[in-house]
Amino acid sequence: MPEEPKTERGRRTRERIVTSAARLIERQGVEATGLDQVLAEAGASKSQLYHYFADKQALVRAVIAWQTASIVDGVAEQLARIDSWTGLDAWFDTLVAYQRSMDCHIGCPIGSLAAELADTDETARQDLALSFGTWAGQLRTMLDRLRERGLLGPDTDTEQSAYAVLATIQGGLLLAKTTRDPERLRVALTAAGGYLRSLAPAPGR
Amino acid sequence: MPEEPKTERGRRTRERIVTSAARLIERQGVEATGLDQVLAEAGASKSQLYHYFADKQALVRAVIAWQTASIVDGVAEQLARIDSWTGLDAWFDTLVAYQRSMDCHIGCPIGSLAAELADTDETARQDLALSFGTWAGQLRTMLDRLRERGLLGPDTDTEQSAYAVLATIQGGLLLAKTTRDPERLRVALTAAGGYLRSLAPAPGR
DNA sequence: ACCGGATTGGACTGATCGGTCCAGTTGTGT
DNA sequence: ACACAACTGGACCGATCAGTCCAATCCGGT
Repeated sequence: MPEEPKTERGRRTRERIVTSAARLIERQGVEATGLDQVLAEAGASKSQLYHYFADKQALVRAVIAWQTASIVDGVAEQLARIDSWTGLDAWFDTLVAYQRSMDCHIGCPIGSLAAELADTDETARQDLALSFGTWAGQLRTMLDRLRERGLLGPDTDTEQSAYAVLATIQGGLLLAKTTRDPERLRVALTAAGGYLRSLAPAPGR
Repeated sequence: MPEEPKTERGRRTRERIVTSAARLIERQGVEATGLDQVLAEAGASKSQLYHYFADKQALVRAVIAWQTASIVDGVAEQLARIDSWTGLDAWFDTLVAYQRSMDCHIGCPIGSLAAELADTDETARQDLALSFGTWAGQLRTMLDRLRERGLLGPDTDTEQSAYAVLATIQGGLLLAKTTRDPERLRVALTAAGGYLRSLAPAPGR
């Protein structure tokens, strides 16, 4: 029953619904966001929604995919340029600056979705696990680059380090969002940077 | 209008409602948990709920207080015993083991509540910020002890380090819950431990 | 026994939820 | 111009939500 748009017009309608839902959900959460509210924001009607999505869960999955694409793509671009400690620190700074500019609202949309859905929507959980996986993968390729340049020890497990950094980012975002203090994120990221530097090659400096 | 129990019987009823709500909320989230569901689980009636709580938000605040007390108290007991790296590692191990025993469900109730409520319920956000604050404070006193014993450099900012460790714990729990893999938490905690060790006193060992 | 406040049961309400349905419009290929 | 599929508007439905209300019950003090 759920079909995907076959016209340019339909494609735009579908996208309007998804982006509206994404914007509302990242501010209110999935459960607190009503479909009528989404449709009002998107300027669409019930029949349009159910023309493209089987039910609310399908819309949520589309939102997850949209957020994953927009975030992971944006991060990938910045990670690709990092090949030094100062480059890494600069990226961390942009993350902190962005949160400060948002007054520490929202944090990471994927993290928020994961916290809300992991225990209640199994398919959403799998999607989100995949999102984290690709994000960690991109961090890993960046760490591999640092290792090649001799900034990390040759026996460094970049896969594990990538997940450790990702965890610290997510936790820092959560603390910043809860305390409304971007400093909490900055401290967490500084620690992540310090940890990575402690993996430098020679034990004797 | 909202009154607190003046009888032993009332006190037990109130507590039954709070604990039932806490158990349901940590599994489903606040928005997805209906009051009728809470009352069914607690074996209580509507009038009993509204006899002790002004509205749902008041109940949620009570749940936050209850979770804060039970978690922070439990953690404090274990943190008080840590005075070495092996002690710290042992605590980390118990965290990982507990998550594994729960099949990585729930994670940290306070973290989940924070993720859901920080942007929608201002008073709840402040309560949760306070919870994180006291938790971080306990971590800080433990780090102070390590610093006194000479395991951390004398110029270590234990306050900041405490928040960094807390962030890593929260992020690790989120990743573990999302991927259903306790290894994600273990990796994060190992990194946190590595970071702290990198703050050891003398640069030349 | 009895009084008064504390406590309890559960029917009820209006609003809102996700989801269904169908008649109408739009756009495109011929 | 015609046909047909794609798309759209919005009334409507049953379920469920938080919250209200009142009569009944419990129980310690006297």
